[in-house]
Amino acid sequence: MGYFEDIQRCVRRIPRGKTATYGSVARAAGHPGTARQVAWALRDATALGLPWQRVLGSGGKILLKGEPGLHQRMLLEIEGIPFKGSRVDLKKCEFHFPCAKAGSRVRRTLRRKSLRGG
DNA sequence: CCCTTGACTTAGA
DNA sequence: GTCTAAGCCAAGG
Repeated sequence: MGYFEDIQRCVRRIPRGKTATYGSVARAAGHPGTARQVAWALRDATALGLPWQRVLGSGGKILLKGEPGLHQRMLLEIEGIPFKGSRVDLKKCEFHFPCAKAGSRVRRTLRRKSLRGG
């Protein structure tokens, strides 16, 4: 399992209407302290179909500069994420990753059950 | 191997 | 609110 795959898997889990930070994605992917590399992994995000726009800098700020930054903001607003000035209110819109350490296998089992049972 | 580059983060002023 | 400095770390030359 490669580094980029770990990052991309986590970004993919961020639901519509929620956001995460570079740092939190790095931690959730099992690579704490590699926030800058998360941005690296997102360079090919569009090609991979990842919701890259939901990843923000610390404090809910868009770090992507210029035109791309405006594009990101637009995409987020379309998803219904409100902006307070130039930043997102993480109190309301931050996605908290479930801790994968505590039994990812169990979670798969539960999901299968819920599909069967309703 | 050394050095530079970044869509980072935190702490201080 | 802004700005700077230092720490951080994978990728690429």
